[in-house]
Amino acid sequence: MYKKLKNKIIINNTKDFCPTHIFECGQFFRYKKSKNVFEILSKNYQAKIIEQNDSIEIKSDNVDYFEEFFDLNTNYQLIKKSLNKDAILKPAIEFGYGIRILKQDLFEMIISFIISANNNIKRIQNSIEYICKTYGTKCNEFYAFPTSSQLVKADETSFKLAGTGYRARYLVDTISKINSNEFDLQYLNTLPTNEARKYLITLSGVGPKVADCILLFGMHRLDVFPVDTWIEQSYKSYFSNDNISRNSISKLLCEKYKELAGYAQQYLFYYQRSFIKKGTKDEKTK
DNA sequence: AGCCAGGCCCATT
DNA sequence: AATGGGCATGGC
Repeated sequence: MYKKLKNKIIINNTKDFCPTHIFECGQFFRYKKSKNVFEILSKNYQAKIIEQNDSIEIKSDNVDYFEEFFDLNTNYQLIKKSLNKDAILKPAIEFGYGIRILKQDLFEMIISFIISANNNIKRIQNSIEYICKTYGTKCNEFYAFPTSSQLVKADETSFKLAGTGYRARYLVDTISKINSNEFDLQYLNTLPTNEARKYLITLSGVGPKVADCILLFGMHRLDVFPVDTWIEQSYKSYFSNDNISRNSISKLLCEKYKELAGYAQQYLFYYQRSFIKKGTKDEKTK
């Protein structure tokens, strides 16, 4: 459980909330870590997450936003208990026990995950930070994520300066569609997951995987299973099936994990990526 | 130095 | 519907 005060939230149950797991499992890009403090930015809000001995403090002027952002009223014990029955997920959950799926801003997720395609996380973070500093509203010590009307002023050259490479023209096209309301975010929110997925894919730079990330992180639709290179590697290492497509993997695992698919995917992604980072690919046994 | 990254677009089949 | 080549550019 947690305690909500005027300018901070105190979390005592640290086995369902680990800042490192939450921010480094690939769902979130705007954070900086120093010692035991994460400084995080979402939309036009800021918070500092402070790890103490047996508790965690979320300091912010907008505690209501971050209470929702961290999805503090969802019981992760139940989710993990259910997913732990799966032999493949068990070690992944043990490793990333403190992961939570954040409730992030939809427009911010669309832009961020268009940038993410065939890219690495460091470079994605740098591009997003540049875009915020160049086009976002300055709020004291930080820059907000720009709105669509702020970003519509950026052209292809500007996005290349941000380091987004060939995705620059996708961004220009998609931002224009959203800002003109030719693509309707409100309507998107009313659609069931499969319909919303199809609609998202009509956006330039949005394919099946990016759409799934937008659904999962920007719309909190948990019945999706984004398959990227890491998940593909993971799947093939377990099932040694080299000729299966990413779409088929996604379909299969959605059917397997159903309404918990999004959670399952995050545990697996974080687990798989941890091996490569340490260069201990072969440590994983079966 | 050279391969790879939270894949997508587009042309073929 | 499924497959494959091309793609910008920084990280490691």
